[in-house]
Amino acid sequence: MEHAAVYQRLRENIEKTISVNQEQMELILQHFKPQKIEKNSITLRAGEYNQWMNFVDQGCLRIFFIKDDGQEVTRYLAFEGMFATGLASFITQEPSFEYLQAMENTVVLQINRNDFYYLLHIIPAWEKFFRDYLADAYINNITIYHRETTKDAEERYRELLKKDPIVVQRLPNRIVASYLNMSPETLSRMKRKILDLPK
Amino acid sequence: MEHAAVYQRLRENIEKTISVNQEQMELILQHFKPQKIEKNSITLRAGEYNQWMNFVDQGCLRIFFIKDDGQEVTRYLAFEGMFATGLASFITQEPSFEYLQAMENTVVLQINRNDFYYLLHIIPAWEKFFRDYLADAYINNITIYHRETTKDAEERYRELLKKDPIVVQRLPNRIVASYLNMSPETLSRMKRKILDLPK
DNA sequence: CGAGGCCTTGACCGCGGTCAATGCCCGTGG
DNA sequence: CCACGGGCATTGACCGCGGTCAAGGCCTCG
Repeated sequence: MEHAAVYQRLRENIEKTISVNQEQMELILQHFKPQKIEKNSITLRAGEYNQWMNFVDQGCLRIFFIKDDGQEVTRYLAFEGMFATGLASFITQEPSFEYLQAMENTVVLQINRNDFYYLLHIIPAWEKFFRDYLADAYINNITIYHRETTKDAEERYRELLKKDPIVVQRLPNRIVASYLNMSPETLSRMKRKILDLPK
Repeated sequence: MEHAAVYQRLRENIEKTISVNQEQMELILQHFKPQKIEKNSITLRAGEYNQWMNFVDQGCLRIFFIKDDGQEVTRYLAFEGMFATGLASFITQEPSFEYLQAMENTVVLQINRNDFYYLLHIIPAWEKFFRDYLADAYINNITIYHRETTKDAEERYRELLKKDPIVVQRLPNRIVASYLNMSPETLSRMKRKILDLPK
């Protein structure tokens, strides 16, 4: 089961970060279960207690929250080979303020929170794995915060085109806009501006 | 040395998060050295490689970054009993984009990055300590991000008054403003507005 | 072929930033 | 003890980025 092709990507991801022997790897992998998530369906809603960590094998997940006026803000996009979860609720076990949605027909490997924390106790390297995961999540977050507060709409779009073109290629404009924290209208104007002055 | 009064607060902070025996506690504490930081002096600048984790025993440290136009944005304020460091650079060992400055005459306990990571190897509980620290830092960050993108200037100030009045009490307005990510003029207007309509 | 969703474009507007003037507080030196 | 100066807070006038609203066009899919 854990030798199936669907585990290959996850195995590589783990080996990239920590060293574990064959036995430990099997122990880790056997707690991850494959799961299909249909395009547009939502697997975590604000107010729910998040119990799952997801690893994207195929497809794309997005994490977003909703403002009082109903507007969505996309905080994270996970493509093949990336983890995704409503991390704050996963850690604190308080109700989530974030949503998790599949942007395409998606295949994930899911591990339950209890199993995840159980692994922390019995596999020391897994503690390091989580530590590195948290460190990445922190840095990702502060980078976004830094960008939001220092760059204007045009600069944020240019930066995305350069550093993360896959986002623009695979997702509709309205999602890209919410990821850049601007309205679809503004994104549309930025695109036009950049085509006119390719810089 | 490690029994000195200056270590008491740090000892309590550690014991709140993890269980360690006497020996391990001594081992941890002996890597923290007391240090005075004069009011307004800066101990970490953008571009430098951050080598230190600080624990505030007395006083106040702030972490901020500087926008292209020269404006400061305060990202974190650490009072007595809190840790503070330019965490991104501490983790990645790339040049910091953040500054660290004492807002008052401050006494900290400093641990060198190498010693900190050494402790991770030899004291398993220290790995959990760091994991919890990262988790808190992450949650703090995402909370700020969420607030910045969902609340307007007035709401942010009201929330600070309710949840963190110490910031308003101990720090000058221009710092409070930069912490709330607004100009001093706007903060001044919000204060007036709230005094007129105490809500 | 019709309907609905999305993107684009234009007109308008409001929050909050910028700039400048004024006042206040406080430390320092004559 | 008072005069002066510098830093900070406040206030008013102005403005610009980006959001809102509405209309129009295009694509897809049933």
